[in-house]
Amino acid sequence: MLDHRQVRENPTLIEKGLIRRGIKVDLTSLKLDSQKLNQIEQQRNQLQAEGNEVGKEVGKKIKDGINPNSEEITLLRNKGNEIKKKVNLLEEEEKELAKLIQEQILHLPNIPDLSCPNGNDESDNLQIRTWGNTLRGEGYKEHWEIAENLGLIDTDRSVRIAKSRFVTLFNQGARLERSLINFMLDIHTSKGYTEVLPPALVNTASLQGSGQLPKFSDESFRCSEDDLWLTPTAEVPLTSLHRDEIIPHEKLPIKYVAYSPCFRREAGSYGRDTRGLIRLHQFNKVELYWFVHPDKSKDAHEEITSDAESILKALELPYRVIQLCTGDLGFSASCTYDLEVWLPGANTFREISSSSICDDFQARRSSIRTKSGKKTQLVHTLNASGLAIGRTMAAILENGQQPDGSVTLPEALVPYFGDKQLKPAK
RNA sequence: GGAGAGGUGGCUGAGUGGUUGAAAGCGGCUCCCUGCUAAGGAGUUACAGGAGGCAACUCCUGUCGAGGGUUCGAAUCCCUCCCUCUCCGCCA
Repeated sequence: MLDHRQVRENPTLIEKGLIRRGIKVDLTSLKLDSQKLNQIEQQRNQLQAEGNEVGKEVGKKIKDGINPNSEEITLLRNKGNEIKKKVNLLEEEEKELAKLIQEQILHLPNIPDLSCPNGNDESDNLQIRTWGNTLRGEGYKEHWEIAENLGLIDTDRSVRIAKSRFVTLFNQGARLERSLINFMLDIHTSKGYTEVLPPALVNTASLQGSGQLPKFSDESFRCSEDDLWLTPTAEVPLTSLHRDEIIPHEKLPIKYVAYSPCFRREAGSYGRDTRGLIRLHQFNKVELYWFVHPDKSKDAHEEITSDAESILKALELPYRVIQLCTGDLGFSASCTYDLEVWLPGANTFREISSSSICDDFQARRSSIRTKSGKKTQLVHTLNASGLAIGRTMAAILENGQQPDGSVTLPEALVPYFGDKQLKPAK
């Protein structure tokens, strides 16, 4: 959420920032509303002060022995009543206006960072660096084919259980998924991350706090009976872990790593990535999340990104780092690096992690602050996948595939998986 | 699901209509004192919004789970909702 004071005092700055995202808004009316709200607030404040004086006076007089039914008291009571009427009217107006303003501000995305390259869509994204040798050539199979041949997944039966875009893992597939989760959690916790296993269902306030609501309600599954939602990413519960808190500055930075299942409706993606493990309604993910002092968030972004990269390196998976342009940036982010893993079967790079800095955008929505001395200020938040498990498995299958149909696993994973390769079940 | 209890400041916990944003204790911070010392004393210690100085401050308003109501005046009375705890039932 953007600062409504900034909307009031410097709307052009916001307008310019949003134009970089390709969003053209005129904040003039919002600014006027905000000023009006400010004015009403002041009027109401003044009236309330008067009313409080009357109340005190009555109390004092009655205490001093003046008859509560005397004319003197009655006059004061009438005065108080009049003030109250006025206050009520103002309050009504104020509430409506505040709601109107809030609704509009909640729909505005974060302002892109100055370092974020301008652009319209993903074709304008910048490649920052690459790592590893990208296997290229004929004859590489796509991961779903490898997985089906090895008996790791069964798509048809998953449709029977749920619907399309769900997957069921079997045997070595299920085991591989499990070992990847453990592997990633171990690496991150060894670097000082605190492991968290959050609820998979979250309330509306949590979703709004991290920026998924109100704008993207189509993207999440909802349990309407209970007003709860299935988490689209652990970023949501992790943000809300400290919602409405003031974190002492000496406790920052706070670094969390969480495994969670993630649920996304994938509305509007019909026909894309229909096979395999790339785009599912339910997938597993290990997520990194930082709360940092606002002065330190820039460095933190590089660090959290490299923490995510370290998994790819450990798994010997070639990848590249892309900086998203302004037009491709997510709602809450001001700057994002995507890590894209190489898939030789698909002959393409695929996003496997997204590493974003949100500045104080989520912190303001969630009211997460830090205090040093008398100064209270909003913290900055960062998140990065570390990594998406399903896509990691796809990358391992495609990069480790052998001519005989088996898959050689990365060495670092062997202690977790318990075997060096995947072979067809007999 | 049934029955009951309760939600007050960082914590414990008073407070049932009138300068109570809130006693007391603990904790935190600041200063002082000091051979009865793993002690003593004094002070201070919520958040938000707004006005002014536009900096260290001063003032106003709101906030005792949330929202509404009664009243000149509510933490205190009434209504609705949310949440927590205990017991029973069910259950991994």
